[in-house]
Amino acid sequence: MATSETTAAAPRGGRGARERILRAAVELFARDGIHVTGIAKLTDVAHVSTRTFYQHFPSKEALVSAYLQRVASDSEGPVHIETVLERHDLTARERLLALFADSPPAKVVRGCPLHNATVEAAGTMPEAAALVERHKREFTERLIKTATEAGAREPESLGRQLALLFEGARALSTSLNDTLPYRDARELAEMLIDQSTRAVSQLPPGLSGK
Amino acid sequence: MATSETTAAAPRGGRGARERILRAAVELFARDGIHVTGIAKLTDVAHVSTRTFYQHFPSKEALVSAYLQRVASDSEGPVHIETVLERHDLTARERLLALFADSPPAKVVRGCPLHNATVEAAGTMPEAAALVERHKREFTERLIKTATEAGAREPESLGRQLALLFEGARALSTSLNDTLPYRDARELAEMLIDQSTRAVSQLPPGLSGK
DNA sequence: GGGAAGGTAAAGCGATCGATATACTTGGGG
DNA sequence: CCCCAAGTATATCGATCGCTTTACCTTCCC
Repeated sequence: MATSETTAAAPRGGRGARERILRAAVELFARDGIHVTGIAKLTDVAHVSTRTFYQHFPSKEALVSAYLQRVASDSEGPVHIETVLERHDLTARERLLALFADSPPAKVVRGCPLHNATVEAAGTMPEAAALVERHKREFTERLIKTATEAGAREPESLGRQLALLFEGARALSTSLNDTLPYRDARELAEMLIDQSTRAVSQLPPGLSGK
Repeated sequence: MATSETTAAAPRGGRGARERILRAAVELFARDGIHVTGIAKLTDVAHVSTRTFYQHFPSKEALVSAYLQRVASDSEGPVHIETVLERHDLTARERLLALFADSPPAKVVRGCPLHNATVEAAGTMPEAAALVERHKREFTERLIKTATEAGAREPESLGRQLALLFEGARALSTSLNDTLPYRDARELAEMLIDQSTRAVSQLPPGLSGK
């Protein structure tokens, strides 16, 4: 669902300037940040004139919103790793673990673009913050659903815990400039999933989801 | 020059303009972000003229560095919660759990200012990124040390896991605009600490620190 | 083959950025 | 008392910001 028209090509015959702009936004916003990326650099990378840019997006903030929507639902984008939750050739447990499988090249991805956008937005750009908030909630919901499929005893609790680990790995690896947190997160995730799906008799106390 | 007593008061008789500038930086940078906070707003809040500002800091970037150093070592600042690791009236276990104790007002703190600075710095401001990286490593080291005091079986592993949870709680609560991740992190931290300090016979497999 | 949609190139808008310069005011110590 | 460092106020610098505008091409479709 939500295969929104934002990912569609230019509606009419044109040579797809909008698509090039969005691709440039994904590349530059995610790598360099939103504030530091000006319209000039954007149009330069997209090979698009300023005029054309503003014929497709009424403002930079509108492009930011479009960028966030694409990043949130792009199977090719920098957060494509989240889409492993949809790979039904894997078991639910494998899907959950695949989230933490291979650490993306830290220099390229630089944490979660959505979270970064919220940080950069601070007070301004409330629409962007709302988009990110919604995506994070949906992602947590998908985790919970997958945890349910995996047979977790407390899927709500496990899903939220995995979301916490995923976000922590992305944030801490950015600050540390190191992929070690991904390995720690994977190890911990594996343990949590196993504990939540193991026979009750061996379960230690204190796991109840609130 | 090397007048690097960043935390010291104004060295000469003046009415402490430098201190007011730093305080304004802590308030504005942490709340609104670095890019969005201009020199004008800074000097306005600090009740300082532009000239005075540049007599104390050669550039905005220098102020950013001073701001990060203060935030990283300020017992009153927005990250003061980390200082509970130094409260020796508590047991090591209590200190570790206190990290996740009460969620700070999300509207005020807005995640970890140091991590946020790294996100905003992106490519620019390498000094700031290095400062943050160093602080995060030191913080992890303190966690490991405290985990050792708490009698953890794998203090290295536990310390890094707790750092992961702490970072995840701060980041995810920012994106979600909700303090729920802090509660999840606390719950999970408590379980991890207990598991790591419990009798070996009851320990489930898969905990070995790599 | 002609018109319109879609595109390019470039000048320039006001605003604001970080940073600098000029000129004046204050206040405590020798 | 007067000096001088510290601070104030304000004007301004060049650069860049997001954005607008004018004028002119190119390509697709009927």
